[in-house]
Amino acid sequence: MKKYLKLLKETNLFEGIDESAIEAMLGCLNANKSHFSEGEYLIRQGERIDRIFVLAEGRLHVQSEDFWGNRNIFTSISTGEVFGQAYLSGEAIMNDVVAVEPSIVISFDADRVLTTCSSACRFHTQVIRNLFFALSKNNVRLVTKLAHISKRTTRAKLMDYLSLMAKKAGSPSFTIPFDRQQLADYLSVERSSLSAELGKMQKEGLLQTNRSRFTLM
Amino acid sequence: MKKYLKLLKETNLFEGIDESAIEAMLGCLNANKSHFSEGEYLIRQGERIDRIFVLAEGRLHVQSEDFWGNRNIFTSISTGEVFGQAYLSGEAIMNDVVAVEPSIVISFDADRVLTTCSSACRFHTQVIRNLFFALSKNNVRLVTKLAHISKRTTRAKLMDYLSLMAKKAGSPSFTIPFDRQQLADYLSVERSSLSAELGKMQKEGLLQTNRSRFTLM
DNA sequence: CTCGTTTTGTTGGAAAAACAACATACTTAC
DNA sequence: GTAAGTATGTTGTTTTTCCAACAAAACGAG
Repeated sequence: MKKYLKLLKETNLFEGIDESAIEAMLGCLNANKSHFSEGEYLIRQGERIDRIFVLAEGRLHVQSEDFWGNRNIFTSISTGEVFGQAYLSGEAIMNDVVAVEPSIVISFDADRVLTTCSSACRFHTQVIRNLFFALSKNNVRLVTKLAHISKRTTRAKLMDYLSLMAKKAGSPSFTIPFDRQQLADYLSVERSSLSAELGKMQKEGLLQTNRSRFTLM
Repeated sequence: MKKYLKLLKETNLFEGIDESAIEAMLGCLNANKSHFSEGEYLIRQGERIDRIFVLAEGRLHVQSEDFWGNRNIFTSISTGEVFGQAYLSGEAIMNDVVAVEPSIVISFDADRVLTTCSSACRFHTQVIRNLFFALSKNNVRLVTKLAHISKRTTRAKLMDYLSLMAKKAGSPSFTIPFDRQQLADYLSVERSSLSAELGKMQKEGLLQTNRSRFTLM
């Protein structure tokens, strides 16, 4: 576990806390490390969770699939992000979490994280604060996605999403964490319509794209 | 403020804390009460907030309106719910919050709430915990809405939404917190299409509706 | 390199939603 | 009760998406 101190220090959960303090907390928080290979499921719809997870390496998708195989991708989680904290209110999780790259996940006992213990963990309060902000960010992200998919046309959704990605990247050129099918599932549109619309937009000179790489003009 | 102790005790933020303890905390948390009349805005897009709000009475809508007047209703907040906690990560709020009924709102200094103080507030930890769960619920609610509006057809969205409302009400008859236009703005569809679809569904015997009252069959 | 597989692009017809315009029902103030 | 204003329902047309099927390009294993 020591090996991962550096990674943990970079995560949102332990921001502002130095390695030695993290190490001291690991036991108290009942830390646990797991590896997942591409395509493997970390969490399945309907499960109840009592742990908080940090992605130390890799990439995950939070998604759900209905009876007919229609996939809905809620969000893509990248290294350093916290997840699972949104499902601690006792309700069953309604999504699957699946690794889309080989991933390393470190988890903690949620109760222990949320309860400030007597003495040992000086920085525990900071962890709770960080967790709170992570959850808050999560919320903002969901609202952002809601804004995207409540746009009426495929083009409007794309515009909204791509502008945001460009803004985030700080450059008109950027790479998205989705392939075409995944992007369609994220924006809740048909893959073929998405491809068609992207084709039109390229012809109109609005953007250029090759696979997951985009450049807005 | 004393007058509102009973109301506060019923809110999610102070769940499990008795009135005397709440009263003791009010000063520490820099509590503040405001009244809003129907149609009045509590918070406007772009503002930054450093307080946490509890709706003691009334009903609010969290919504945003674009340049052309297209309204998008994110959620409806009812008595006892906490709001504002999703925007403490420093980012500007991207919605308006507007009273749709005469409302009473009690607010607290966010920093004070999030920082356990020395001694006076024995139940402070519980408040933080409650806040966390409120935020977590908020998150679940957003994911639920995402699930609704990522359905492709107006009918599917309606089915999804109405089934949930029935389940929540524990009865096939229930009242929704929206009129037709608001429901359309919530589900991201056209009002006329919504009305038309509801008409069809009634003819097919799937449900009955009068204004905001619905009965599923 | 070659073959099989996966991803992406393209197209035309079917289905659905958006839009506009108007009819009807309900509410409110006077 | 009436008039004005608001909310809801209805209909026909236009626009967009969905769907299915196939073509082209990229990728991976041997």
